[in-house]
Amino acid sequence: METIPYPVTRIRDVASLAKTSVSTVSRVLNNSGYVKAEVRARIEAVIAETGYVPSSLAKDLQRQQSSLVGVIIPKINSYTSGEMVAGLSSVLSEQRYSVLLASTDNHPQSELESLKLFREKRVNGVLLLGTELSEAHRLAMAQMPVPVVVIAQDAARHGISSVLQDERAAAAALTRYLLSCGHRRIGLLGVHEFDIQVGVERKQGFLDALREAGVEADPGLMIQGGFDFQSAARGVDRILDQGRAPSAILAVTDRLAVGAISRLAERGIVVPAQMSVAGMGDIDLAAVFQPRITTIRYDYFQTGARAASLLVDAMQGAVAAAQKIIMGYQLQIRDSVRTVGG
Amino acid sequence: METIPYPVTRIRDVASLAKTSVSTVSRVLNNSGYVKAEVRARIEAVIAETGYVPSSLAKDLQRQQSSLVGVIIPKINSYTSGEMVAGLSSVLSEQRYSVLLASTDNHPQSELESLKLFREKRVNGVLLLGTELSEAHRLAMAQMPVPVVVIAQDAARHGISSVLQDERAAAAALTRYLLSCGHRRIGLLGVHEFDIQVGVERKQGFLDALREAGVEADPGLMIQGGFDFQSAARGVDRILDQGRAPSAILAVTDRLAVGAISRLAERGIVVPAQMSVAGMGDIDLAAVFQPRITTIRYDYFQTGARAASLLVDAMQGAVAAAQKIIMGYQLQIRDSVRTVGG
DNA sequence: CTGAAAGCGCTTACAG
DNA sequence: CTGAAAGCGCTTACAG
Repeated sequence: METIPYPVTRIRDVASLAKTSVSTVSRVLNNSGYVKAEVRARIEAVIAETGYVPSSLAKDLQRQQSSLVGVIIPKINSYTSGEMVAGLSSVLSEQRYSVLLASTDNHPQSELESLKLFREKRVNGVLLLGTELSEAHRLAMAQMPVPVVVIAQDAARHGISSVLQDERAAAAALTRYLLSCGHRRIGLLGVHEFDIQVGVERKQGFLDALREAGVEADPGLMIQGGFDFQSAARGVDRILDQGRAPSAILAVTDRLAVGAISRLAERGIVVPAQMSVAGMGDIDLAAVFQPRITTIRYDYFQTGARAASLLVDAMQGAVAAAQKIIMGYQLQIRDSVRTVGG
Repeated sequence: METIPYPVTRIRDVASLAKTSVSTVSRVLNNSGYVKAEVRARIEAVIAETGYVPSSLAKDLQRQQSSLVGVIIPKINSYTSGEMVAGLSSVLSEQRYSVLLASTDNHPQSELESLKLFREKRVNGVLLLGTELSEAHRLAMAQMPVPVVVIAQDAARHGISSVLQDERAAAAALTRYLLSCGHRRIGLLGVHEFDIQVGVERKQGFLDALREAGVEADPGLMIQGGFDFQSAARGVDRILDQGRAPSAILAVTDRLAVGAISRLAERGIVVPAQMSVAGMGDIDLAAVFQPRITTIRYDYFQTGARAASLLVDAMQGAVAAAQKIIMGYQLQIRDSVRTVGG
């Protein structure tokens, strides 16, 4: 054993210390081809002593394989994003892919830049958590030379695999439940329609169920706003101040439901005694908020995981055509909705 | 203009289509050196037409610079992690670094593997969101040939830059507030002590304030458990069932506070009328939960951002020695704590 | 202002 | 079983 003169950062250094060739070191590194036990031992000893770690920069260039997956998240600091990232990350890391994360803070422009960056980094696939899917998005995705899977929005008609919730059916199911509790005049606390899934689909489901039951929807009771507590408060005010109050409000997210209940409390209206409120999403505090919120449960972790699996299959060439996976949902009946007299 | 025979993926293809050399194309790509306007225009036209995107695999190998930052997060689907990742990601992307995310799902072993992976990927720096820092962690960090910054735990004495909350002072401030409201018998809903910051420091702060006020701590009132709602419920039961009940409980996280209030409600105890409960962290629902939770506010987004800035400075060689940044905190007085008769 | 050539650190036929 | 050599797609002195 001799002392190491310089930091050993190249396979060539290992080779010369082990008195062998670069090719042979490469073979033991990758466990490929035959290497005499004695030589292998010598090489392994050198690696252990020197702490040599091969450069995957060079390896990836040679193999034309980055083992990277680009993941675009509009807002990483939200409950649903967190769950999805946890889910997709667990399957990706198990499949030996690394996650290149682009948190775009709701800037569509920055999403497009990330796509560009991903191409430069030669990622093997892309996962895009979608909010709005503009024409520019579609173009950029079409130009990606690697598989793309969109989460939470439907891009299947553009030939891109998608995994999403059955928002419309879920909202309809929740509305039916409200109707079954005797509510006939129901407010909708919704969001802007450029979010197709939450803004459009959930509203459609709401309307489906009303129509089905022969209940006429009152436009004055249907609000569109943002996702924050402020929007919820404003929405509640508008619903309350428009004349005849509803007996129930369907908020399209749990956050909005919480904001609504809060605002109602400030105005002296107790939920559910004086008004019922339902949410959607089943964020973890929904079960523990007072009153516990009746809501729709989605499995966001699994949503992320399924999307990642789909992508892995595509990256490994297993599937050709675009797929569309619809995740299930679950009605969680809790305390924020009560039955009223027919 | 001729039609392009094959997908143009190499700088060489661009060069030949533009009737020039690889070196010149490289110059316009990197805006370095002189290029005649005419030639530049020709090259840019070819790039635009072909949609050529240079490979940063090759570029990084040549430049010995990955522009990658490895980020290790034990649990990405949590409020604090989400905020921190959003914060660090915003400064990193602004500085043109990409984030390689390793979500380790609370497996210390997987953190070590990620560190190994980061070395292979030749990241330029590492951000580690710490929970427990084992001996193996320290060794692995010491072996990293690039700067490392630890978030939320103190690794400064190991020569590693850290940015963390002033947990002890914050817990003491909150406890002082409880004392100032007339509470003398106070329960502590804590967590296990291998989490130094939350388990040990917050508890120490609690004890500091009691000692300061000449109030004796009752060991039967001090619980150690996990971070989940179940632990909170169990903790409340143990506190209640040990004999003389406290008039207030300090929960070391807001989640635990929420869990505690919930459990108290189930046992017919109303907060704050019959018992006060304080939390720490000021998660977004703390302000909207009923009752609104009195708590300590930390700025996790900024915590992540500061850590990233520190790392950027280190990666650019601006600083030599390890730094330690202590973030501030803020007492948020709300409704879950009330004043009781001396 | 431009191009030929070396080199970044690996992998992989290929010849021996 | 092993090693010399070419090549992955770039950048960067260097010579012209």
